[in-house]
Amino acid sequence: MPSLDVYQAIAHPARRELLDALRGGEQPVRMLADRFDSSRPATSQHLRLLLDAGLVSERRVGRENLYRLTPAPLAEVNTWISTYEEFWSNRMRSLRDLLDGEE
Amino acid sequence: MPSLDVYQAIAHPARRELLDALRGGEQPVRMLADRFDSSRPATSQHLRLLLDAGLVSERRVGRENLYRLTPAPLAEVNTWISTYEEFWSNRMRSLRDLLDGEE
DNA sequence: TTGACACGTAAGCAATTGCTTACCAATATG
DNA sequence: CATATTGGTAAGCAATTGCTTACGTGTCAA
Repeated sequence: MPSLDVYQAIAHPARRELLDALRGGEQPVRMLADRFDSSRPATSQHLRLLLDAGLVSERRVGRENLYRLTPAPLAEVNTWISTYEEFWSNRMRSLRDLLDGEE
Repeated sequence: MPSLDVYQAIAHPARRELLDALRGGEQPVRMLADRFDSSRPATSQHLRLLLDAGLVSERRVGRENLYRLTPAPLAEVNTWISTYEEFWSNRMRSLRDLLDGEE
């Protein structure tokens, strides 16, 4: 459903920080921009990308636009990464190296 | 230690596919390029990025350059994503919505 | 030694990214 | 009402990305 790739969305550090900030609850653009002393348009554009990726939702309240975390799409990344879990376990890596016959 | 951001490295679908392919064991560039019918230089450049991110290692054998999966840096992504796990659980999301007072 | 193969990498180039400045609409405040 | 606040978004522009073509190096095979 999201029109933008999740991997692309979380590739930029600023967008990961935005997601982290939204864990404290929904916040207006102004507050987010001030927190990272980033400009408002830049913040707004990052939020637009996150919206396209389905990672946040927006809710208009008066003249403020409140953004809220909707991290469900992160599950896809989690699923993909999980398939590598066996690889970064030390015991599995040692075994694998042994089977591959590398010193 | 890696000179390139892991999030950046996995942002491109071709690079994720390369990692997936390397789960079957180390492989030379040619074989990887043929599998995705991508050009050899393009593949080589993607592998270079993965190398910079510490996600693969290379080993010269004769005239072939064998690339091997070293997915340890993925653990960083996994750690970050894990902190959102509570959010995409249905029960947690329902509770959170209730506490936030949304419909 | 000669030719083919495997690979890295530079150069060139179109497309994308990410910022800024500037402008507009909508809402709150006096 | 007039003015300030909040925010989206277009336009412009430098930097980056991702491909291709072209070239050089090292290795195997005849």
